[in-house]
This record gives sequence, structure tokens and C-alpha cells, in this order.
Amino acid sequence: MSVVVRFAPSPTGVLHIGSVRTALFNWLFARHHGGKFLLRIEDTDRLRSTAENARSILEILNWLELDWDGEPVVQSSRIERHKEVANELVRSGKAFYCTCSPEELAVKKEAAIKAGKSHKYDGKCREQVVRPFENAVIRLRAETCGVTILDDLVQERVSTENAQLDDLVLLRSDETPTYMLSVVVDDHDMGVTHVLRGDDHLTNTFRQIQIYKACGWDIPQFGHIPLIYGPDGAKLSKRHGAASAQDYMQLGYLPEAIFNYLLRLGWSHGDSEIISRSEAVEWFDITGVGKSPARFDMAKLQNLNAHYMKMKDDQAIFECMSPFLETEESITDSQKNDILRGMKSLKGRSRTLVDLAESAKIYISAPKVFDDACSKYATNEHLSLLQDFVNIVEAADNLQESSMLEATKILASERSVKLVEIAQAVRGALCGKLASPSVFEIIEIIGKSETIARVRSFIKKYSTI
RNA sequence: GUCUCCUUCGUCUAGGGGUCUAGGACACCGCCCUUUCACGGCGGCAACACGGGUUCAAAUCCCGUAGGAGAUGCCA
Repeated sequence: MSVVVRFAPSPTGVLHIGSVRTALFNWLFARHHGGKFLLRIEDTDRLRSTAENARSILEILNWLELDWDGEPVVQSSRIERHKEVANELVRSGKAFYCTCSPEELAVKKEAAIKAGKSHKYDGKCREQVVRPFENAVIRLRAETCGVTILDDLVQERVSTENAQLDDLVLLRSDETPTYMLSVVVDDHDMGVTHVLRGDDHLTNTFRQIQIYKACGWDIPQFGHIPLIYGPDGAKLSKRHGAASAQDYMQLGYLPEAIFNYLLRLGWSHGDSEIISRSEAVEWFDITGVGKSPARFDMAKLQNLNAHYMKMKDDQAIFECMSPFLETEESITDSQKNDILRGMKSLKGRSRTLVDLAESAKIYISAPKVFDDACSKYATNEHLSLLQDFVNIVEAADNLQESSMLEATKILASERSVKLVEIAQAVRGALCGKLASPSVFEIIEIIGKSETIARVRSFIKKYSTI
């Protein structure tokens, strides 16, 4: 089977995460079948389309490594072709000029709604095939009887009475093509064999099939993918915290996690949850996509993200994390080296790159603020323990994690306290909070003088209170 | 309003007439591990929207009802 699919975003805003999933499914379908994945920028809405939006769409596709074949097609460059097709349809009697004004139609529509009737176009200009002097649109002469059947790859057999369809506008009065026309013409000219898109287009498809038929073109296969909703069941939007791919990028998610999460949203392969790119390409099948809409679950995304962070090697995860480090100056090689040494523990307890960057700060500088909970480990007793601890560190000729742990255990037993009392106090002093990797690992990495400095500063801070 | 579609644990889903006292994952709860928080291990809670059919047998097929979504633009 020869396969040509396309992803056709409009650069009128940021890329919605649902569109990213549509792109992903198209890419997987193409790669699975050894076909082509084309890209088309639908910028015919000149007012709202921007080059910046187009650029950021490409950036997201690159980020997710959804590589496309050939150069992207820019829809606005094809307007002459769209006009040509519309005019040809008039010549062949499949379309006609309509001079009804938008105002006139609005009045009719309102009256029809009031009367509780269907408010489709009434066909007033149907016999007008000669071009009137001005302000005419071109409408398709739609079928008025029979049934249009769509054997959708996802939704299966869907049909509608042609009487429901109306004479849609193909070319506007300013001679620009409508979406309905341009999408059909472009898909045909690009040789698209399978149209995989959001199911908000499902009912549009019946109209588009009519255009294909009027043109005498082969009709591609369609697959309508359910939309993604927010946790409350309404369409996912900014209101839910994050809706665009850029949002998730900024929240510190790895492309691998987004890829895996989006793939499993509405599609499955038995009990597989962690699915690699190559497995996805091998297993993906459009007919396996579910028909019902899915809700976006941030917790599951976080879980996957944590998994992929753990899997990634330390150097690579450091590169991913560094944009999230909010440091005034760029970090030194020695700081970078410390973070790398502690990375295994750091990444194992982070869910996002933002978390990771936050926790990595312990290797950049002494804590600037201390969580309130730290004061629980800053009693006179604790400060005294910390002083003893400083003495041990000073005297130690070996700061290895295991030996410091042993030395501290001895101190605990000498002072008749539990190890946790000392460890937590030290943690507070070193990190400013009570959750971190092993304090003894941190000590080994930051070294003797930094450890002593941080603990002394902690003692000083809390003794004066 | 009209048309089209959707409906299995809180969420994502497996399931395609008997193997379902409905499986997995996330979340949640408990236990273990443990210097904290996590990780990890073990265990637990939790669903076939409702009502009718068809059938020896229905989560699976059919019809209604309810709820939800989309379309109904000279937007895409």
C-alpha cells in the first residue's frame, strides 16, 4: 500500500497538544507503512497567521523528531490554483455564482431558526452560471438526494443524508478560496492518500467528499481522531494550565515522555505502557485508535516523564535541564561536574526538568532561603550536634559517603540520639530543605570546606534567634 | 433547533457472545526498604451510564433513554 499523509496546521496560534497528537499519528502511520509524511502550512487566514507561529510549529515537530518529507507546502502560494479549480467547477456546471449578500442570508437564517427549521442555504442563485459584475461567491452545487457514506478508518461507517448538506462557498467574494476548497485541492494535488485529522472535521468530510466528486477526483481514506479534553471533560485549554506543546516544553517535559503519553492517549498495544519510538513505528495502526475522546491526565504524563528522565544518561539530561537553571551567571565547570556526579540521585527523585533544576541548585550554591521545617532541626541540641559534626568533618581524611555515614553513626551513638536527628539537621544546613539526596553523597560531592561553611552558617543563623 | 459521533475503575485503556468472581497502567491507601523525600518491592480500593430486547449464554449484537462532544461561517 502506498501511503501519503500530511499534517496541516494553521499558524494562527500556538500548536495545541491535540494537534501534536494528530501530527504524531500521521507521522507514525507514514513511517509504519513506509510512506510519506508531508507538511502543509494553512495560512490562508492572512490576518491571524504569522511567520512566528509557523516557525514555532516547526520547532515543536523538530523537538519531537517528527521529521517530514520534502519542503513544507505553503497554502497561500496556491491560491491561483484554488481559483482555477473553482472556476472550472462553474464551467462544468458543478458550481454556480451566488450574489446573495451575507446580510440577506443572515436574515433568512434567523427567520429559519425562529421557525425551528433547517437554516441551510436556500439555493436562490443555483441557476446563475454567468459571472455577475461584482461581489459574487462561487458555491458548490451540492447533491440534494441520496446518502453520502464515509468509511472512516477510526469512526467506521458514518453516513448522512445529502439533503442535509448545503451549497457551500468555495470562493469568497474577494476571490480567495475557503478552507473547504483549498484543503481538498491541496490534498489532491499533493497526492494525499490518507487524511488523518481531528474529529471536529468529521461532518465537514461529507462536504469535502462532494467537492472531490464534483472534481472527479479519487477520494482519499479518512481517519478522524477524537479530540483531547481537559480533566473536566471540556475541551483542553489554557484554563487547564497548559494546552499547547510549548507549554509542556516550558513545564520541563521531555519529548520522549510527550511522545509516549500522546501515543497511549486513545491508542494501545495490549498492556504496553512504556513504548519506544521504534516499537511505536512497528506497532502503530490507525484502526487501533479509539473512537471516544480522552481526558488529559497530567499525573500520568509526570509519571512517564520521571521514567524517561531516569533512563536518560547523565550528560544528556544535564543538557536538557540547563535551560531551566535560573542562575545569574553561567555555571562553572566545577559546578557542572558536581551536578553530574550527583545526577543519578537527583534525576531519580524528579518528575520534571523544572524539579530537577531546582534540586540541582544544592551543587551550585549554599541555600539562600531555608524552609520553615528546618527550624525543627535547629534546636540547641541539634546545633550542638552540628558542631560535633563539623569537628568530625574537619578531622576526616576521607569524605567518602560510606565512611562519613559510619562516622556519623558513631557520633549519634555517643550522643545517644538517632542518626536521623543529625542527618536531618545536616540536610537542612546543606540544602535549606528536608528533602534531598543522601546527605553523605552531597558531602562527598561538595567537599570539606563547603560542607563546613554551610553547616557553620546554619549554626550561626539559628543561634542568634 | 437540526445533523453526526461518543459512553468499561477518578484517569488512560484491555476486551470484539461463553476462558470476565472484567486484566494492565497512572492516581490514591497500606506494608516493606530507608538518615529525609523519592525510587523500588509487595498488597489493597475501584468500572461494563440506564432501560428494553436477541440468545442456552451479552461488557461484547440490536433498539430506546440519559449524559457528553462536534458540525451547522464568505474561520481553519
